[in-house]
Amino acid sequence: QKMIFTTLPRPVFAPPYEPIPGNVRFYYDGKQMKLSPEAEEVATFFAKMLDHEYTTKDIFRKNFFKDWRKEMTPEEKAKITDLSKCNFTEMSVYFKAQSEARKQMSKDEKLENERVLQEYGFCVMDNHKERIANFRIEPPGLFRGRGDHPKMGMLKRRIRPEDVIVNCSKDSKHPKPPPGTKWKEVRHDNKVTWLVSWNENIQGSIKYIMLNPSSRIKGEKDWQKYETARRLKKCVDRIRNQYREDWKSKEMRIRQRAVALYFIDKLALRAGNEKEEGETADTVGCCSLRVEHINLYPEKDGQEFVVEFDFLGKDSIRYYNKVPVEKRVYKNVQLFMENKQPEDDLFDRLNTSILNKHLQELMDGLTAKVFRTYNASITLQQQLKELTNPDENVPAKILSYNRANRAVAILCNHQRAPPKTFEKSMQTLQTKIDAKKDQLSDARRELKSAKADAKVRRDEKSKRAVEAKKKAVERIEEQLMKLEVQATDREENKQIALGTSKLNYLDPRISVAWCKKWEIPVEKIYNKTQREKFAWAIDMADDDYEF
DNA sequence: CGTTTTACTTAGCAATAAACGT
DNA sequence: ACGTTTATTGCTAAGTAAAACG
Repeated sequence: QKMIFTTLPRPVFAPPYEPIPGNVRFYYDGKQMKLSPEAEEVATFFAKMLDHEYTTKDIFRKNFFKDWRKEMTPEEKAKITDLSKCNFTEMSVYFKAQSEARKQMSKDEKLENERVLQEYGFCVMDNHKERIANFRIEPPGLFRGRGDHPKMGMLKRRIRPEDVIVNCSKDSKHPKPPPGTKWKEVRHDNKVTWLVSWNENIQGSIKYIMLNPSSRIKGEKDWQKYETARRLKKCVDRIRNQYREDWKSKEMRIRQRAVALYFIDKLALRAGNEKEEGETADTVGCCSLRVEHINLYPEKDGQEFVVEFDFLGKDSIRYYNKVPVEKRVYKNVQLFMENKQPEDDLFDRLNTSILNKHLQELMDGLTAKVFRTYNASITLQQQLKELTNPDENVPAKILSYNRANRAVAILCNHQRAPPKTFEKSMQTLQTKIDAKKDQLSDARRELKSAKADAKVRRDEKSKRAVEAKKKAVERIEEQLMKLEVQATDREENKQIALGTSKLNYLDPRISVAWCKKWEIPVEKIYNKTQREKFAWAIDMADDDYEF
């Protein structure tokens, strides 16, 4: 079905551990101590993170210490019994110096990186040379879970060739394992797209090496995704009418299904699969919402029937929203919450599997996540129509584009931590704007006097001078406008990440068509990587493309 | 059929590269 | 040319959903 012929390079393994020099010491309880290489390596993982907040967290320290002790010799184990008595600062200083040094002599390293990329970064699939996304096998280190993860700090083990499964066609010559080693398995499964896999020891999940988003196989999949969303567009009215009817159903499971679907559609919530308790951070999506995540207000801030959501979603990003809903939805949620404890499931008769089976019956290929894609893309299209002003210049139009993009990011709750340097960078930008304003008033004054001069002299030379000054004023006005637009854009973007929606939710043909329609170079919207990923769309869409 | 496993997409942050101002 | 700021790329965790299993 998928792979026909593949020439696959060997995955790049993490470099072997290099012991630190003897003058970089570790202290336990104030006394210097030479660690065995195994224990030392794990210690360096911790030392490298010393500046990070992780190392102050109890769970992180506890998990790290437990796993570290496993790597110690019996003597070390007997001696090192308290993490707070460990002093890693010399190691930490050493690694900081190392990375500083690496920055300096990066000329050769850049060349070396390029060589590694050329040798290991590409494979041939279906006679096309394709870029591999992650051709380096993940190095050992300490697990950094997001949010309140019970496993943070655990030791992520080193992956050896014996852990690795290689997948390629039978007739292709598979890559040789490094000398003196063996692969775990060489597989020929052309029903899947991964090239290499291994088992990870923290969650027990499988990790894969796959192709870059620019590859044919990923591009086609991406295109299909948006085609499914466009098919939803054609029947979404029918589906909405259907779930509104189902709010009145006699059956609880149908009412729950209908209300959940309404939230997924209206608020672009994720499906919310069940998760194993205690294995991951406690986060939820729509189907896994609990009573404690919801508050109901018959009336709030002048609106009736308000549902307040407050929960941690994917990556432990908080979702907080107050939404006025139809009375019928409100009454249903009230019903679902009756006689329940805060930690009980809101939708106790529903899960993602039940919901998706229902959706499959409503439309071929329909699942909960299609609503997110559909609503994101249709919102972009609408917003672009609304916000683009034909009379404005290119930077202003791009601001409008970013605003449309931002509306989607807000809908999808794509947040980011405000950049550490945000306030400062806003300030420098403001300084620039002020300087530009001064420059502009100077230029205007000069223009005025040039005009006066020309009026008196009435010669060609002074006329040309007026023209030149006029040009200068216009140029500065444009520069000022650009800066002001930039400031607005940045301010509005403080806590919002545009990248995720741009890359994963917005049909790129909408953006390409918009660029063509308003004669905006597509490079203003998509950088090089993005243009490679969306090559199919840039190729395909005309200025009149409708999602 | 419920549970587990597998395969793939989506996600934010960190590291690195490029652009910018001096 | 250099140091600083901003944009891009890399990394890998954390989701969704379907297949496989018992």
